[in-house]
Amino acid sequence: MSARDLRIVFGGTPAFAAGHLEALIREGFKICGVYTQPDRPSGRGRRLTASPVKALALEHGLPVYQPENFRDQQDIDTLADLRPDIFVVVAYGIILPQAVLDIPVHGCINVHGSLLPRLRGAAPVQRALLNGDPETGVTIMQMNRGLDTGDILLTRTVPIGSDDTSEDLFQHLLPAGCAALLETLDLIAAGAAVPVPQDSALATYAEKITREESLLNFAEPAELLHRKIRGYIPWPVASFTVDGSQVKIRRARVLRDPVTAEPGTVLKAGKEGISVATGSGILLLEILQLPGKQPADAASVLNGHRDMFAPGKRLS
RNA sequence: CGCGGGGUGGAGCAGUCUGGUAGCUCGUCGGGCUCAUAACCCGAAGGUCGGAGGUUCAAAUCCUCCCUCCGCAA
Repeated sequence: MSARDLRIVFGGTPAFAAGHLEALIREGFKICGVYTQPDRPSGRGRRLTASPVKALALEHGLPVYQPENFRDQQDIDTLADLRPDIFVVVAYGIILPQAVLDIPVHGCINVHGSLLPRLRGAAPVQRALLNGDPETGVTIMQMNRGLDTGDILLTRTVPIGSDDTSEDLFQHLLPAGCAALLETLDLIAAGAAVPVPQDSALATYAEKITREESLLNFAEPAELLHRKIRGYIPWPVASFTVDGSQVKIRRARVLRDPVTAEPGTVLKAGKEGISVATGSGILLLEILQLPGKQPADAASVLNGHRDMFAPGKRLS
């Protein structure tokens, strides 16, 4: 049997998931149904908004299903009626009970953004970057009842660039995830997939990102602050406070110069950036965003707010 | 009808409350100083103040509607 003959049901919600669905469509796979989270009020004005996966599915005329969860037998029956050979799940955000895992002939497989068993959980991509890992990757696994505990079918390693933001990393992970997914589907169709159990002793967890952790503490080392600035893009974006304004940092650089000034002290403010003392090393702020404004480079910000970043000023 | 902050020469801002022919920090162009410069000095160009109505002798400034950008919240 060819992988193209598999009856595939896809489940996913954000852009990363939509990227995988797009690859399946482009490669000519048979998608007989798409599951995604229900439309939620979002954006200014709280308008009901469709997920990227739903938008893509509708573009291609694929049937969309948006149950709140799979607790109702009716929703389980609906899935069963699609007679899926396999359920491909990517960042769906809804827990699948055993009754659902049992429906597809080949079960449910998941594309996870880390090298399992490391970084199981909600935010593997951002956590890998925040941890300072030199590399991460994607894992295709056979889903079971646990949280990202299924047997590993395939992995792909992806390096983390020293200037990568989480946004960049997602972009690098996407093609790797798509390639691994396609390859896995071929293996499954050929009956050649080899499930390898995870070593739970090596498991770590990637907790959900919160807004609170994005508030910077300059007493931390510049290296860590730099990782946070990169890791929290595109959301929630690292920030600090000056003169009662919350300022977001979109790009910065670490200077190796030694510091003696109190953490958070502005050392110098020029065209190249605003240098700030940290617990260890200097952080050069290059692109900032003031409340209500677009992101702007340090030179521009200083043109209109020189006193806000005058040397000696304390940021928190 | 979720909450809030913006749109002023190329950039970032002030001026709006207390209407009266537009200012600051940069950038650009020309000239000067200098071994030299991203530094400094002198000079210049560049704006129908997001748009449309209205009030007024007079509107960036007051009133109404619209467009658009951003943050929170989800």
